[in-house]
Amino acid sequence: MSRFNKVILVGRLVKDPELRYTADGVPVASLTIAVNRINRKNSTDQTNADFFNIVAWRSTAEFASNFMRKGILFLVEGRLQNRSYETKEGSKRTVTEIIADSIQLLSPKQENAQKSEVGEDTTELDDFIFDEDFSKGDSPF
Amino acid sequence: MSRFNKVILVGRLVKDPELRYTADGVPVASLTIAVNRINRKNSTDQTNADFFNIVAWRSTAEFASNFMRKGILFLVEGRLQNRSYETKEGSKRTVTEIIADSIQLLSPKQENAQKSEVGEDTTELDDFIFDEDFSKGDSPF
Amino acid sequence: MSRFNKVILVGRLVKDPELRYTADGVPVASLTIAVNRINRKNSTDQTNADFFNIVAWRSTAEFASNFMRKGILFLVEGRLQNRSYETKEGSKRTVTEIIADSIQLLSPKQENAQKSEVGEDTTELDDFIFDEDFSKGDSPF
Amino acid sequence: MSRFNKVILVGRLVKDPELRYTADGVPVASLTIAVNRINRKNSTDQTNADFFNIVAWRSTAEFASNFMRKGILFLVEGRLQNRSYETKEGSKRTVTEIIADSIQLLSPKQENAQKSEVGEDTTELDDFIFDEDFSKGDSPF
DNA sequence: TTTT
DNA sequence: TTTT
Repeated sequence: MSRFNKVILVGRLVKDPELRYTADGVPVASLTIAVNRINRKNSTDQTNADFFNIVAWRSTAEFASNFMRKGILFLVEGRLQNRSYETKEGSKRTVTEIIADSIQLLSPKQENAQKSEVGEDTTELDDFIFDEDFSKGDSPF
Repeated sequence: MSRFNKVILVGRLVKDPELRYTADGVPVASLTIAVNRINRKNSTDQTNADFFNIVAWRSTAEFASNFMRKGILFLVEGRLQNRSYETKEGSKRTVTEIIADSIQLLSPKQENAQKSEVGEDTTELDDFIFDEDFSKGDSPF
Repeated sequence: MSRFNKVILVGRLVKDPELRYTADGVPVASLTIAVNRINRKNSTDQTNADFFNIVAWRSTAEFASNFMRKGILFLVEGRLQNRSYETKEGSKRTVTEIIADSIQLLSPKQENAQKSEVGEDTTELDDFIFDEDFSKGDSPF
Repeated sequence: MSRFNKVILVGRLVKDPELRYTADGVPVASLTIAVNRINRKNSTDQTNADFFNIVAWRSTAEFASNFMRKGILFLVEGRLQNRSYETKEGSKRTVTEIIADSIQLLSPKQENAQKSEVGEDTTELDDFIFDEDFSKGDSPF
């Protein structure tokens, strides 16, 4: 049953985060990240970027909704997961998503602030990595 | 144009690798990895594992074809990439794949050997990490 | 204040873990991992392996103490940290350690069990990744 | 002989890179990265940041020397390695370093440019990830 | 469907 | 001080 599942991406947010709540009131946000491809020599594939779906839960979702806006540069760490769903026509599809464990903003503070529409004070914004568990591996010393 | 795209997975090979060649004679292998999920408390999702497609090129493809068999435990490091294709019915689909940069076998030697059908000498097998570029960051000291 | 600090190592445990407790009763374990080097061509450095110190806290420390024995193969994920101390002679030294966030056993079950001196039932042993926070990024679906 | 050795850090360059050449003329650069610590609750350790040594070889060394200046934000991917040396007093010491495989600049272009003393044209600067092997895992499609 |  |  060994497993290890780690994804780390740096890219830009394609559109503002979408925040919803589950029936139980748990916040969940959907993000799309654009990760530019390296122009590998010999490659005829001219694809510029890959777009991946990110799902953030709870405090990470709320952080994303409050502080992330279209265009900002960020790093996401999480795990890969497949989700199955049915189309309106009734056929089954599977999509691969990144379940976010932590998100870190990489755009300079001003850029984050100015992208924000609701005027939050972001002074201390990137003094945080948004990770639901700050106490992991915590030291009592 | 900042980007960073890293995936690291540990899991088991779902079926023997499939080796093909491009029109130019470049070896390319398709692998499927099963990565067990952590049973997260509060989760009603009983999905046991996620299955991801891995694409390996050149020497990594040949290594996979020669030394990897259904069931072995391995670690893959690579990057996430989307690939678009058309179904027989003419509709467009996108699939997310892992492009392998390096693969490392984690099953004990005997297990790798015994899974192998063609009797290769695998004595030195897991003395190698299969990475197309061994000289990266190489030290002359 | 941007930062990201991630270390992922696979190697063997050099000696049995050492478990201690802080004055507050918090469990802390010291581990040493041997990570074999790749034999890079052109390199005259014949160093075989690097040895790194790992510090595990709380449940990760207890897991290490209960289930890890000299020689087993494992994966550790954590962060790099420097620690300063004074030698008996009064000079200051700094050592770089890995603070473990999670540990995963990669040796086959029998090998883990047989290395164990106290006969724990390890049937379900590697069905766990030892991570202090299983609920991170948890899904209510 | 299984091993996997991966370090990924995001932080700021503490001082301008130092470029030297080996007797064989191989470029090697020394960098110091400051990675801010997360302020973990319950922790009485008020250390603000960790400082790690990075060693870059060949084209990565030249890239660092040409384009990186004190203060810029960057991501480094590499591996951990110990190096032994003798002090002037003749005692043996070991230091843990990061051997860089690739470096990516995260500061906005203007900031990189303005930090640069020699006026390089950095227009296309962060369109590159500096990795000695761009062809790894390359696709012929 | 896409970001700089 | 070192593991397979």
